[in-house]
Amino acid sequence: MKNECIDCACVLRSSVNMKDCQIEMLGGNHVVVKFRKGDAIIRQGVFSTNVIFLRKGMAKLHLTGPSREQIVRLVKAPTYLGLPTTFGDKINQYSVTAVLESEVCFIDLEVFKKLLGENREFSNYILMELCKSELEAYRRCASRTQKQMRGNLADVLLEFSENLFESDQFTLPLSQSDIGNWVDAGRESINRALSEFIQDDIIEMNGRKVNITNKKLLKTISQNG
Amino acid sequence: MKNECIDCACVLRSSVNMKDCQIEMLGGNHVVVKFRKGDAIIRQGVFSTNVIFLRKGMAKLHLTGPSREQIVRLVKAPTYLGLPTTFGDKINQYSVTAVLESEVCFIDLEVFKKLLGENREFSNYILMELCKSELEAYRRCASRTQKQMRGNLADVLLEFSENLFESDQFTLPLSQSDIGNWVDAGRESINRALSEFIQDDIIEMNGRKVNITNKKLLKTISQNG
DNA sequence: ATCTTTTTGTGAGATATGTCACATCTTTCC
DNA sequence: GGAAAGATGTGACATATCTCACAAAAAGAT
Repeated sequence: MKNECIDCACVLRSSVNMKDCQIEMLGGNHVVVKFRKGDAIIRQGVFSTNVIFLRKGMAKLHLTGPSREQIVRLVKAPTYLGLPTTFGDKINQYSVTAVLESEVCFIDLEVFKKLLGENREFSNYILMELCKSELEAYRRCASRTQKQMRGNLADVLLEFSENLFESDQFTLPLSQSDIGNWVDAGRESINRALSEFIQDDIIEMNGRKVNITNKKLLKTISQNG
Repeated sequence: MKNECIDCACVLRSSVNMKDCQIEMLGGNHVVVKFRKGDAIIRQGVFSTNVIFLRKGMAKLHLTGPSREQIVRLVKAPTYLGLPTTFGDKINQYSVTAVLESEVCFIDLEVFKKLLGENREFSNYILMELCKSELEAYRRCASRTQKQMRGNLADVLLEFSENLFESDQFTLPLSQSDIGNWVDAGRESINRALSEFIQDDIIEMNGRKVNITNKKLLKTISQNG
C-alpha cells in the first residue's frame, strides 16, 4: 500500500518539518473513504475515536437545536473535520455531512495524539486552527443574530463565492431549506429574499446555479443588515 | 517575591505533573493585576502578547457586532481568558471586561508557549479546553437563535444559578440591557419578561438580587423555547 | 417510464419583538 | 447634598419573519 499521506495537503501545510517516520506512522494508520453527497461522515451522539481529515469535497457541520437542525459551518477540503468533537468529548457533539462528493481520511486518535506530542510545529498548527475556529464561531454568531435575513443571506452567498468556490459563479450545494437552517430563517423567507435579489439584478439563478452580477451591492447588503 | 503560581488553581488543575522548574519559569514571568467591575481586561482591536489567567472574579467576553455590542460568554475564575484571541491572532478579536472585582495574572506569551512545548499534559489540557469552548459556542449559538426570548432568559438565569454562582440566590452582575446584549433582545423585552417571571412566581427580585423559587418551571421554559 | 418524495414558488394572516417615548428610580461624582 | 448619568418600568405602534396552505417543478426510486 502506497503511503498517500505524503501527498496529503494536511501534512504538507501543517508541518514542513514532519519527519519521515512520523509520516510513515500516519500512513500505516489511516483509512481513506469516499462519501457521496448527503452521506453522513460524522454522526452526532455516536462514540468516536478517529480524527478525520477531509481530502476532497465539501461538508456541512450541523447539530440538532431546540426546534430544528442547525447548520453551524460549511467547510471545504483540505481541512480537519470535527477536531473539537473528537478531543472535547468521546461522543460526537455534532454531525458532519458531505454536501459534495468527498474523500475522507480516518486517522486513529491515539496515533494523532502521539504525533501532536512529538511534533511541536504540528501541535502549534492544530492549536492555532482551533483558536481560529472559535473566534470565527463567535463572530458569526454575533453576525447571524444581529443582522436580518437579507444580510445573512448575502453573507452566505459571499461565503460561497469568496471562500468556498472562489468564483462568482457556482452551484448551490444546499437546498433553500438548508440555507434557512444555516442563517436561522424559514425556507419561505429564503426563497422570497432570493427572488428579490434576482429582481434587483444582484444575482442570476438557473436552478441551483448562481451567478453574482452585482457583488458590490451584495456586500453593502451584507454590511447594512 | 513569593511564587504565587504554586497556589494557582490553573497550575493545580491543569497539570498534576508540572515540574518545579516550570512552575518557577511561570512565577518569574507573570504579573498579578486587580480590576474593578466595569474595567476592561482585554480590549478588542489591541495588540496583545500576554496569556491571561483569571484568578478571582467574573468577566464577560464581548465583541462589537454589526449593530450592537454582543456578549458572547460569561466566565468565572479560575480560567484562562482569551486564549483563542491571543493565539489565533495578534490583535485581540474580542474584549473581556470584569463584571465583578477580579484578579488577573498576565503571563508572557513566549513563556506560555515554551511551557506548552515542554509539558505534554499541560498542552493536552489547553487543547481540551479550546475544544470544549468551541463546542459550547456552537451549542449556545444554536440555542440562542432558535429559542425565543423567554427561553433564552431562562437559560441565563439558570446559567447564573447552576454554573456561575452555584446558588439559587444571587445578585445579577449585569444590567438588563447587558442581558439583552447577551441573549439578543432589547432591554425592554428583558424587562417585561422578568416581570412576567416574577408574576408567575418563578423568581423573586429585589433590585438586582434574584431568588429562584420555581426552578423546575424555569427549566421547562428553558427547554420549550 | 411512472410513481413518490423532495424542493421550490407564492399568498394571507398571526405574532414576537423591536422601536420610540416618557416617567421614575439609582448610582456616581464633584 | 445636589446634579448628572445611567438603569429600570411601562405603553402604543410598526414590522420582519414565522406559520399554514396549496400548487408546480425537479429529482430519485422502483
